Amino acid sequence: MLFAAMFIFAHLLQFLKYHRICVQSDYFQFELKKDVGLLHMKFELKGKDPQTKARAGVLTTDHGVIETPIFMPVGTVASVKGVHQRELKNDINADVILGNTYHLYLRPQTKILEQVGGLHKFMNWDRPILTDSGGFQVYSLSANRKIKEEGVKFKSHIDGSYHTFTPENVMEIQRVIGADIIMAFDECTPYPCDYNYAKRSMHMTHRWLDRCIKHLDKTPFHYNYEQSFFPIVQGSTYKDLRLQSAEYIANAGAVGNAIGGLSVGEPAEEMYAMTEVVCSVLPEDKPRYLMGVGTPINILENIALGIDMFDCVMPTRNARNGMLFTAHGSMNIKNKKWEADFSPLDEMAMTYVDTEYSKAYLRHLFSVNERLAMQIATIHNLGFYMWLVREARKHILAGTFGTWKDMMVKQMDKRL
RNA sequence: GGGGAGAUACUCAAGCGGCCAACGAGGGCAGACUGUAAAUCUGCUGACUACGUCUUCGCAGGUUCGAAUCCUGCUCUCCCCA
Repeated sequence: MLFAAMFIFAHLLQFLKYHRICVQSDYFQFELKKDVGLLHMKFELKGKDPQTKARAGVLTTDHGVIETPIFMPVGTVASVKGVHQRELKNDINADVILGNTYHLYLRPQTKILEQVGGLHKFMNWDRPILTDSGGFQVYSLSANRKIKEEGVKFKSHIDGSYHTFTPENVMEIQRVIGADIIMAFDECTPYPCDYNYAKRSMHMTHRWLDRCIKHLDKTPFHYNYEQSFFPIVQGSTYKDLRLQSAEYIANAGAVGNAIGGLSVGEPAEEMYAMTEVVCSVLPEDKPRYLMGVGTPINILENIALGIDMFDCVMPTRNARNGMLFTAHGSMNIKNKKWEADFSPLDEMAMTYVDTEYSKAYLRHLFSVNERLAMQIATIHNLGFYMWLVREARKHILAGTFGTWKDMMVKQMDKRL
């Protein structure tokens, strides 16, 4: 009898967590902490597409579940630009968002995040968070940094002060930020990239990976939930390097694996060729995260190659610049052609903005430089990206992903 | 009534004898954006039978090889004094 009651209780707790029901009482919080071990970053494959290598899975973290394939909105500085957390949750229904180690380290600074008890509390986001390590800033701020074996010396773009990032301190900063998934410190190489440079850089990223892991083992969690660590495959656009790197990364035995150094200007075909090679090596039973990708078409093509997780600034940044993505192609809402088009933003109505506002109205808001324009466009684009990956998931589970993907790619490859 | 300042492309505004189809800003039109130094950046913005030609700088004359720029008159605007 007692055993049965305990059994039911345990399942009740799991149910509550699965459905993101927040339990406030101290008694329950204690129980939930005990529960953490059970739920710690489990990845379950739920289905595979028969025509492609697409998979559907469920990734479970202490802050809730992530249904894959997934798109993760980018919220670099503790904000997905232009949208409230409330909208992100209720309207867009994002499972997980990104933060950035480099930017958060500079502002609000690690000490503030430590004081408040981590990024989740600071920004009032109780679902999963993934933080990038600053490896992308090694690439994007190349004019302001120097790479050495020990680490990277950055000149702050804010006040010109100097800061050094090493695999060790980046792990510590990410512990304090407290994301559910933290990334290895790597070098994201540019495109095109000289073979010898790509090779040297890849080996350094591997050595940095070993240092990250070694240091993580010595660093405790700061808060009462677990953090999972993803290493990153590099190797630029060279198949042999990518293979070599994928093997090295797979050997690290992490809970999930990432592919970096792509979507930095190379043709889409090269990107696909690289993900295909890497996916052939990375373990099947672990999530694969393709960093920084991409366009709606890029996402579908990479899902077909076996990628589970994506992030990209495109839906948010392009929204702020007036570009809307739809299932029938993209449109520049600032164009004169929408001046008197009073039809809904998007007939497919993925979020409330699609039906509540017209194309002409949004164009007007952009032309008068209203902030609301960017907010509406961002909600639309993120809503569309979420719809896209959820729809992909449905088709994978139904076994119809391949044909649906081909149809969608054709349909979206247009300018409205 | 007297004195002064000024009128430049859609708007504001430089230019004050040839390097001016005319700086710059705004506006307009278009393009870019892929682990965010991005509410950012780039291009075009007199007309055309378009690597050239034509018509523009309030209006009408004039000086000059040459005028948005100098002179004369006119129209209009603004400021100050009465």
